[in-house]
Amino acid sequence: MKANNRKNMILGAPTVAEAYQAVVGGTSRHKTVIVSGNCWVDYQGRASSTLEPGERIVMLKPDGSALVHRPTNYAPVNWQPPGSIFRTAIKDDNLSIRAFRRKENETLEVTFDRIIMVAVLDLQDSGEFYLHASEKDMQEAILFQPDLLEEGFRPIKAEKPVEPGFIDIMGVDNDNVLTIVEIKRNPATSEAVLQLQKYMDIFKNDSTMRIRGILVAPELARGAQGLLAKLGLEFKALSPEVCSEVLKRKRSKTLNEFF
Amino acid sequence: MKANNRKNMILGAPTVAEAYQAVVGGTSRHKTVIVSGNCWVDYQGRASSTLEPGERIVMLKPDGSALVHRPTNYAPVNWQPPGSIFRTAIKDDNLSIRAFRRKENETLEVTFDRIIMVAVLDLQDSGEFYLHASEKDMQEAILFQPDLLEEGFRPIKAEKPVEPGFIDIMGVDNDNVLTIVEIKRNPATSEAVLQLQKYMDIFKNDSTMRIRGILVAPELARGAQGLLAKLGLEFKALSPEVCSEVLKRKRSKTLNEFF
DNA sequence: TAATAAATGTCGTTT
DNA sequence: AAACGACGTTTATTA
Repeated sequence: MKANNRKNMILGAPTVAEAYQAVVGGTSRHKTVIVSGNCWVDYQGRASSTLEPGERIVMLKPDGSALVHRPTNYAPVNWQPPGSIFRTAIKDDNLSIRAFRRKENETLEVTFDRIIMVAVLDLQDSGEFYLHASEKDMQEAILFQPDLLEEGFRPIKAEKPVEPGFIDIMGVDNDNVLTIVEIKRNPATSEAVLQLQKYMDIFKNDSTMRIRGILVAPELARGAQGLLAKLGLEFKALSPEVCSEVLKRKRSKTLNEFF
Repeated sequence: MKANNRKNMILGAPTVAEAYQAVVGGTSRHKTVIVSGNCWVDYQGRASSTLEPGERIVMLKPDGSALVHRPTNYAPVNWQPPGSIFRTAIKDDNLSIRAFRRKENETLEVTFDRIIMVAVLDLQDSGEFYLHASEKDMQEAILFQPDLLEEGFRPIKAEKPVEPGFIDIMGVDNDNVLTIVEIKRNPATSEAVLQLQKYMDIFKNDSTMRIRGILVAPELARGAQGLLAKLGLEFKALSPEVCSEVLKRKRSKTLNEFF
């Protein structure tokens, strides 16, 4: 069974030879190739793995990424990030597809002994992707409406570059005490607490003045509470959703000011 | 174009109505469904996103996971983890597929106005997956051949349960000094150093005897070196690959002993 | 190139 | 159900 138009080709239950032709033709012309069938998988690289025979879906993309999907789970069981080189061959009457990354010296090999389907697709995709309510959005929301953090807070600098990275927001509280703000869009772990502490250390080494550190996140992970308390830091609950709402208002306000 | 055997169905360039039938039939019978075509995507949940029209591949799995893949990148542009409920409908002559997770209140909606291909696959996959040279393997290797850590080291206990977790290996060195070993299969970060320190604290609180803490990993992340030194801990470089080799020997030795 | 932080992280395991 | 840690994390960003 075969469907050929200018762009796409779909084969149902092809022979190994037919599948080989389609896969080689597809990958060499930088198309997206889907192969489904009975296969086994070997991976050698940062770790190594073997996957015993079973029916799966393999996706080969024009940018050199490869995915092996089982019929369960969001995550692929094996994969290769973009930049891989594909080598397709017939070995012992089986279809072998290898994806190799030279720099990392990583190899993924999938071998099919029975093929359910091959699709070679010439996908045209230039649509924009927009993700809302990110950590940056939370920062923008606090800068726009500082009392989201606390009454009387005044931001001084955002994204301040310091030795180990960037301070999300630096400002002063109602009593003019220097305040360091670290923002997380997910429940804050002890790792986040340590990150804030690193920024605190910079100023503690420099002077003896009082300084506050506030961790902003939708919630504080239980394991992080002890560390936060021990280090004398503070926590302010703030959800990305609330920030998203504030930003909506900001944008409409900006529009109103414009007219 | 249509291919029907008992298990699988593949449609090339179907109408919206044909695709609708295939997708509903496939998801309701817990098969794996692949749909490719021109579509746009909306996501609302922990964050929210929109993806403008373009040609992509959508995969719906029997366990309720959903993936939207563009022709680039390893990661899907939109997705839903396992446990989603699929609702397929024809809306304004377009094919709408929604994946909804009740608990997280997350919705993913993909709308197709042109369909390149639909595949409904009944995949049988019970093959075992083995990941080798894991952290556990490294532990096993050190237990089998303790001088991988250092000459004269003698393990006493592995996986010792303590307050915050498990001590990978506890033992004594050549001078009978208690030694705590923390193993990482990846370059050890400051987080790993802190984890080891937590275990050290348990014994330091209990007594005043000398005690050593050794972090075992293929390498030590630059940012972790300072912390390690400051806390008086030690580092021993050991790669998973070497451990893998040792385990191979162990297994062949075990076989030899058996015969 | 290396390091650092973010992610709709996902996934397993344990409490 | 919540939380904790690992992951072949991947990805973007910045020094």
